[in-house]
Formats: sequence, structure tokens, C-alpha cells
Amino acid sequence: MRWEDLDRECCSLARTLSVVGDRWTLMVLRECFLGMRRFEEFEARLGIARHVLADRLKKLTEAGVLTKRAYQERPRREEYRLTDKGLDLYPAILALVQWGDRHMAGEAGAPLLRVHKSCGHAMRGVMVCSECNEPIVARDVRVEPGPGAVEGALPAMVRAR
Amino acid sequence: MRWEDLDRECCSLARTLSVVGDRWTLMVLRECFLGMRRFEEFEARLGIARHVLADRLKKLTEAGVLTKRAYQERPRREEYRLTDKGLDLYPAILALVQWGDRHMAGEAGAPLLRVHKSCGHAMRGVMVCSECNEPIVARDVRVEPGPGAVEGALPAMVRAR
DNA sequence: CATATCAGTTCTGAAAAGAAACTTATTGGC
DNA sequence: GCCAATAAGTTTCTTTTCAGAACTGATATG
Repeated sequence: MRWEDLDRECCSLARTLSVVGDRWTLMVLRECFLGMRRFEEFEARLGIARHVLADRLKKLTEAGVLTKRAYQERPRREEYRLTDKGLDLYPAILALVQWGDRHMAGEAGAPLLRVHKSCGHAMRGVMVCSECNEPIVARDVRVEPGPGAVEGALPAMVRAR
Repeated sequence: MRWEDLDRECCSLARTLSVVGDRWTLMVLRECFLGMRRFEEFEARLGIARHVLADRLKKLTEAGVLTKRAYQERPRREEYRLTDKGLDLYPAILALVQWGDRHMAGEAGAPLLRVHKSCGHAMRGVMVCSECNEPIVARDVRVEPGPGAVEGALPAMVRAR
């Protein structure tokens, strides 16, 4: 299976991974969320091979996650910014970071704290149910075919319920 | 840079990605959250090469995300289950899936619906602030050095604030 | 006019993935 | 007893992708 074909799969995770399901891509996005915008910033901070960085920035731009805009002419220099679609990835990246804070940090603790500007507190993100506002745990969620479901693509245990 | 070294990086995202930052790994975890446990189930549903699957299951087990347990002796057959550490990845995977539902689904809509068993409603997960319970958007979060911070590892714009 | 900056591209060897056959242990049918 | 089937891998071989380093091109600076 080629990863480019994943965007035609009937699975939102596969479709998402066809865009961001790559280590370097996610690391580049982390830098974007920390305010980085320029090619050399990404390179210096990540230690990524330049052609891989160029490739990831191009793909993210084509996918509409980043936009490329000139920040100066003569010589023309471009920078990359998150689009609204890109900014929407924040919960996913925050969830991954928090899992690392919790399960992969040493005794020292989390390397970064996040402060919610609007309330002023150091915070964690908590996934809650849009309907009852209670925190979500995996065992409390059941899956059903949705409007975009394709026959045969669901696992037997989902169909059976 | 080798990805195996990422777990020693001073960045929780890098540390997380050293464990789950691989397309196949995340697809395997999706199957785990859908209730799959056996080697052949993973293989049949994902179309993954067998030695790649064996490698990912081994790494996830070593990382403590899955546990291997025999579901029968003679012949001995093993299955893989999510540990608590693995179940903790649910918010991250849900966030990725929902991004796909929102930005990558066709006109047909999301392939799956998720039902919150405890309240009975079809739901989305919403990332809210642990302190004020308001939904989190990227622009509303500021980063500060945490207890596990390492000098020089923070971007200039974080140090400057 | 040599050097520096920034955003890339090109080249080459190494690592990882894909496809398919092979292995091991055991049960069930003929 | 022998053959096929099942499940969970392992091995082998080929193709693709990746990492590292050097090179390019437009412009500004000393």
C-alpha cells in the first residue's frame, strides 16, 4: 500500500495520516505551533535533512495545512504559516505532547508548561464529550457506521453491535 | 538523526513520536481501539507486510503500550491488548480521527460515529482547559519552561516571553 | 569582489518497506 | 498415518524512501 493512496481510504485516521502521519511532518508542525516560520529555523532546530524539510513543507502546503508567503522581495524569501486547517491540528498535537509528558518524561517532569492565556493558568488539555462534558476514556466510547461509511470497511465487531 | 534517539530528546512530542510516530504504528493502534487483538486480524484489515507488523507489535509491547498474552496453549497463540499506557493514547488518536472527519472526509461525511456510552449520545471529543473548562484553541496557549526543561532547548521566542 | 544569508536542489550510500515464500506447532478429516 | 488448515511469526529478495553532504542561485554587506 502506498501512503499517498491513504487519503482515499474509508478511515479518517488513515486520511489524516496521509497528510501528517510522518515523524518529520509532526515535528515541523510542532515548530510551527512554537512560532517558527522559516526554512532555516526549522532546519536548525530540528536537524532535519534539507531536502526532507523542503519535501514536508511542500506537502503540508499542498494539503492546505501551511501557506507559503513572501516576507521580503529581492531576494524573495518565503515563510510558512499555519492555516486554519493547520491550527485545527492543535488538539491532536497537544494530546500527543501530553501523552509524552505523562508517560515518557523522566523524573525531571515535563519540559514545557502550557499557559491558557484567557484564564491565566498553567493547564492541561482534557478531552471531554461534546454532549455531556465529561472526560472521555477509551472504554466509554462505542463506534457506529457514520454517513460516509462504506460497506465492508467496518470491523465485524462494529457491525455486530 | 535516528528515531530511536528521539526518546532522549527534551521534547515530549519527540518522545511520543519515538513510540507511536509511525504510520503503521498508529494504524495498528486504531485497530486495537476497534477491538482487534490478533496478528492475523491486524494483517487482514490493514494489508501490512507481516514482518513490519511483527516489528511494530514488538516495539509497542516493549514500550509498554501493548501487552502480549497467550489466549490459548497448544498451540500457543498470543494476542495483543492495550495497556493503561496504551489506552491513554485515545485522546490523541481521537483528535487525529476528528481532524480527518472535519478536513479530509468527502461530501459523504465521517465514516464512523462515536457514541459516548455513559451519556448515550453521538459525540465529538472537545479539548478543554483543565482549569477553566473552555475549549482550547492554539492561539490561546503560551509556552513556558517546565520542570524538565533543558537550557538551550527552548526556542528564542519562548525564552523571550 | 569576496563572503554571507536564505531557500532550496542534486547526488550517493544506507535503511526501511513491500511481496511472497518458508517455519513451527497443533488440530481435524479421510 | 498422511494431508490440509490455522495462527503467528521469520526469511529472502526487490523496490522505495531517507540521511548526509555538497552544490545552486539570487541578493546584500564589508
